[in-house]
Amino acid sequence: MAEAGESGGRARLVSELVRVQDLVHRLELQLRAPADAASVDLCRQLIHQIVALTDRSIGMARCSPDLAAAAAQQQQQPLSGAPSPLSDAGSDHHQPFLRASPKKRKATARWTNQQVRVSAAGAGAEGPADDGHSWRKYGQKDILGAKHPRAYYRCTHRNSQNCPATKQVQRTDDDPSLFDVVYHGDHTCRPSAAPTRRTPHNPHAQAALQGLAARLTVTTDDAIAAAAALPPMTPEPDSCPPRGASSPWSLASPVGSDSNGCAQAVSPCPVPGYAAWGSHGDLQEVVSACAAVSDLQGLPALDSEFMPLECFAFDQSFDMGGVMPSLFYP
DNA sequence: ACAATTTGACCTCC
DNA sequence: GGAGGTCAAATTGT
Repeated sequence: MAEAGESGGRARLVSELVRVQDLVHRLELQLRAPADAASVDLCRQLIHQIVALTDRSIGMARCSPDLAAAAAQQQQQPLSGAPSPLSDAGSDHHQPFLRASPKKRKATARWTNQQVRVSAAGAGAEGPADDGHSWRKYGQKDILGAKHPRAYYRCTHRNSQNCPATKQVQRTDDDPSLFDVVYHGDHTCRPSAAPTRRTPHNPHAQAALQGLAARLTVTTDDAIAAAAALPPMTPEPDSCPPRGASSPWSLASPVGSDSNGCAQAVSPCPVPGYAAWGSHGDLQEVVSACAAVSDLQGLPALDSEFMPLECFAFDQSFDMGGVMPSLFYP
């Protein structure tokens, strides 16, 4: 049923890109707020994180050997055949309600389908922003060593459409405004109602941010291509597109839903387009867009004052297995 | 009335 | 036995 097997590397890549998108969302919200010193600082921090995460994502896309392997496997086998630490739980997770005995735990806590870290900005303090799917909370647990409980959600359409998707949401210890969200399973549902979207008050800022978001869109159809070329997106009200179609996430929905409609081929490394980022092409646009919005909002120009692109460069000898950002300052 | 959330209990794995 | 995941009755919200 499920056709979206996730390799660990690919999941990490998508996770990173989703985080980038979420940071953009937070930046959007900051830019819509009255400008003060604190918000400017926060914007700077967000941009810094965006750059770092983008770099890391590109590095992952460029080098991760299991991405290429996963791509090849996904062409040939269903999820249950995908070798990964999650595979044992993965197959089980896709039929969570067909088990013989009730209250049976499906697997240990080792699996991870897609983990993203999202902010609560714009969604209140109770949880991260709408991710385009409807969820029903079915449990909450205090987790050992964690300051905040973990909430368990399943797709609202689980019963009606046998949708096996679930997610876990937990507020991070270090930053209560951030949530770690772990998605399990694929959405097989087709929600009829579109989630509500917020609209920026400033149309110019909206346009600029949409342009920025477009370059940060993550689609699980081709995560590598997204990382390399960051194709434009068209916000789609229908949050659960047909399989095989890309699933662009709107600016107001920074949380990537999951591996819904996931992917087929990924490009082999090295990724075309990486050089363009390394040459400041798209990165320049990201920062320029931020600066443009800053101007519209009366904020200082961020690119020149805070982080001139000349200060950044992509480490061409990026360590593939590394998880640390590879930004360096020549 | 129906749907969503809360919460304690139960279950499995380590 | 503890920790984490899920169930389901009770409660709350619309």
